[in-house]
Amino acid sequence: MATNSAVKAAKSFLNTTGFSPEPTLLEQYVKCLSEDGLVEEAVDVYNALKETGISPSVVTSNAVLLGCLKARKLHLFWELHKGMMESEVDLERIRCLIQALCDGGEVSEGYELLKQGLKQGLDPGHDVYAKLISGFCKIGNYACMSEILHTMIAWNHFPNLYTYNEVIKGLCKNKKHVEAFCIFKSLKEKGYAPDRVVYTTMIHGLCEKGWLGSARKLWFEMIKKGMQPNELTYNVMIHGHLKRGEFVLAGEFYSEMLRKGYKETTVSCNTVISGFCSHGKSDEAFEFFKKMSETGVAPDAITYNALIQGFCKENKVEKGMKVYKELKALGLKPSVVTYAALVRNLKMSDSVETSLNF
DNA sequence: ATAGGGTTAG
Repeated sequence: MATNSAVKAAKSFLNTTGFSPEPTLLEQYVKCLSEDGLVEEAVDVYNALKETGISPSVVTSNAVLLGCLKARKLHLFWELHKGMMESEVDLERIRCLIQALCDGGEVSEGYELLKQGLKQGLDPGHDVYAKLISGFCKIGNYACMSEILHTMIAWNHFPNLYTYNEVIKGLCKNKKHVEAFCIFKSLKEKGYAPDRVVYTTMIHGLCEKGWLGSARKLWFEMIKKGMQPNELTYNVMIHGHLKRGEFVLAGEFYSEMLRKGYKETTVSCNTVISGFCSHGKSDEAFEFFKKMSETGVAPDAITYNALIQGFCKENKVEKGMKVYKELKALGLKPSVVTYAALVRNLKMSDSVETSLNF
């Protein structure tokens, strides 16, 4: 591969001398330009080549396509590809096309192409499968995600931890906690070593489901393996316990977090405040909220929305309105749910005259 | 592609 400076030298040489090299050399040049990220110029030379009646090799065409992908120029990619329709589709072309489809959000089309290629024995390799899997994770298509996971293993490509983390996260998001936990457990049997991120993802999933016992088991397991929970792991655990009304345990995790040197953040405070509010403890939430200003942790829209909703749920309209005014004064916005809760509360109370003052 | 994990609400 040419260095960038070599490409520049070649470019200026061609421009200043008007020298027209052999087509094969020009193809080489196109390849270098593409690999160096000079995609627009690569495309120009590529098109110039075609205009002189020469059809560039598959290798050259693929190199330009890959260049467009790496430079995230999808328009250029598809425009070029239109002009390549008659040329042969090889493995590299399939790899490029699937990646372009994934980047453009057309994961299902990418998957179709994968299946077509595999029928002909064209296996695009680990990274392409991984890209399809994360694409399907993003759109919440559990079935396809799982299919591809099995396919890639069948083709002897073993997903890395990153991919497994996405799979576990995707499964949890799609309420497939049992499957997610199975995959997590099978990881260890297969010889993978889940790291702190994967542990945190799984603990989060278990907490969401309310399976605190399993969550705690993993918590101690990761510590035993020498991994220290960080502020994210702590927050996941605190949130999980608060959600289930386990205030004492949540408090223990919270103070341990501080003892370990993790500072309180807006997020950790929001977790506590929303935890109190969802269990009819809005006054305790408010006490906690007041302490935030003392410790210098800035509240945000989430803090205020949680508090207002908490007060509304307990029909404490006056308190809710007070917090609402504070939110407005800070230039923050109430969420639709918060606003609806306030309106409902105001209608129920006698203070119908109290304006929400938009 | 040596990347990736958390908080409101329903």
